[in-house]
Amino acid sequence: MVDAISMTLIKVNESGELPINRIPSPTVEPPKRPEWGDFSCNVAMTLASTVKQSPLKVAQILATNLLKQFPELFKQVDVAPPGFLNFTLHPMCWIDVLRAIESHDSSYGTSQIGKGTSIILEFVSANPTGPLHVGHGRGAALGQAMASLLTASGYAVSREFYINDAGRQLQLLGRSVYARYREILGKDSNFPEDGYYGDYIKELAESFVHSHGETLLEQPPDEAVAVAAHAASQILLDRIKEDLSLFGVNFETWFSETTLHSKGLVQQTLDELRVRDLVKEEDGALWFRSSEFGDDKDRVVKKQDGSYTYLAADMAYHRDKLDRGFDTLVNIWGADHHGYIPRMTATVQAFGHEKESLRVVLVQMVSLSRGTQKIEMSKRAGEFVTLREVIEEVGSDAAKFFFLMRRADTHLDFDLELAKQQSSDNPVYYVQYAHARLASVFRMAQERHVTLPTMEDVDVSLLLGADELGLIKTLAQYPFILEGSALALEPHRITFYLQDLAAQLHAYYNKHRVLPAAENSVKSEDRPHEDGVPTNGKASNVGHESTKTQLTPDVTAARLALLRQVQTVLRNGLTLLGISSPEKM
RNA sequence: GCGCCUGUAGCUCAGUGGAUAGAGCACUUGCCUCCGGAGCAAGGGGCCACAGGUUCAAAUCCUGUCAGGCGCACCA
Repeated sequence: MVDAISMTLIKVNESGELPINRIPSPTVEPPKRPEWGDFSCNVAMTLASTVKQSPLKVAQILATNLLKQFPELFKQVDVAPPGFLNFTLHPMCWIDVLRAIESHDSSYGTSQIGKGTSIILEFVSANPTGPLHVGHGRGAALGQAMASLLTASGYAVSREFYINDAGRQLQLLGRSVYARYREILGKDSNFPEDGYYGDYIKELAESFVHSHGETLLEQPPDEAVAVAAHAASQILLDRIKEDLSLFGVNFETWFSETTLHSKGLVQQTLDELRVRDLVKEEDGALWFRSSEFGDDKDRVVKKQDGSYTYLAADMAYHRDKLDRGFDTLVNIWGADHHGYIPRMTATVQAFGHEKESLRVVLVQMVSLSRGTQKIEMSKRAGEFVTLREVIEEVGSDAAKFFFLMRRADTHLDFDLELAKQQSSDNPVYYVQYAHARLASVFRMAQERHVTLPTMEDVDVSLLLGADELGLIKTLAQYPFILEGSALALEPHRITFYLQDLAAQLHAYYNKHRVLPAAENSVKSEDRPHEDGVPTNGKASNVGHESTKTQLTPDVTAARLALLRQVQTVLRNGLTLLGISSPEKM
């Protein structure tokens, strides 16, 4: 297609019809309206000024040449103002799409645009100081979908969870649990002002009473806090792992911040920066010269008291990821961390990598509601809805779909009522229903002793109607949707596509019969089954082809073959998002 | 004060240089003797926040203004 245009451009240049100094690489895309054709191209408009002719004229010259040169490909090449070239392919060309889906099956849509580039995808990375909440769920669903998407597009993806198991938050966890522990044992607690208030802290404290009795009271408070912190974070991390696995989200590696310190990697990182002359001493602290790479100001990495900042550890972590040989680091972060991006970008550059080797996807807040009722959340008071609660209420499939329905960087309103509803109002059910409905048709076909045909068995000329071709063209888009969303790191495009495809399928199915009626229900019938309900007078389509087709066994077979490919694409898309494709609902 | 994100139908949002700006919900009206009605069809509804600029072409890119959200630690 693109080649055909390029070749034609070269030809008209050589023949002198259009003197083009530089041959542009044309872009081709599906036009906004189907009646304009199958593809459109804007190259004539971009050329108009260089060849000093009107875009319409340029388009006209190209159109006649293209049609002359590639009669087997193009049925029609039109010119539309202000200078679009609109191509209509021979309908038979589209049948190949169905054959491709059938032969590639579950791998239809995959590509090699990633060329094996290795990516480490870090996401969730919640502190092991409490249960995962809905916000983490969004990050988890997004990360998992992105990993599948990138893998399907030819990247080598590794998923990693960074465990913040060193530092102040963990200490605070220990102090909170220890305070509750003392409370249970009737001692004065002095619960930390900014501590964790959730009920789970009390449960953890109770379990310590069971396991340790009063022994922690005998230890110096600092030690007791450390013991509590360590044990509590282990338990909480295990719960995080359980929740994620319940949600169908997995990681290749769980990277512990503590190991950075114990292996001395933080100091090594600072030493290397010193060699590169990218740190400075000032006011008794050590600063990273991040402003040399576009950050607003330099950042402290080692405090006056000699301890490292969180940034220092994070720099060591990112250096480690680069040292492990990954080409690209992708981080999924909560949007409240956006101020951190320049620092991390500077870090990557400080170690000699392109700034593009770090890509950060920001995820905005999720606000929950039931119908019009907003659910208030306050993390500080320990009042928040956990991921587990959401999964238990609406199910993993619905939760994932809702998390993936919006662009990551916009706020998400998650209506629990809607997610539970089993109706077309609920987009998850709508898409899954399309899959289940097809499964049911195939079951019914077999009950009626109609064997499921493959493309080879079928008279493909019966699939050239406008509705069939429309469906096929949507199926043909799928690989491009995957490619686009992989490059942009935007899985939400797939949820939109699936809703489109499902809608088109439902419409088709409603309008066209596939299976003949069951034998016992035809008894008094002598009129043949007709297809295409002439809904009202307006359905008078543009003429030529009749809306009514006799439902012969051949037609049934052809339509079944088409629907099987639709089902495959629905399933592939859902699978990619980590959502199940039910046979029955 | 500085920075980042967002501003599109009544609501929730797609659409990042192309032609007449789309979908779902809500609202109105129709469609099952029949393969899953958990569905379909039709209708109304828009100064794409505002103002300039770049371009053959702007919701989309640039500048400014306004509004909302979030950041701006020798916290993590």
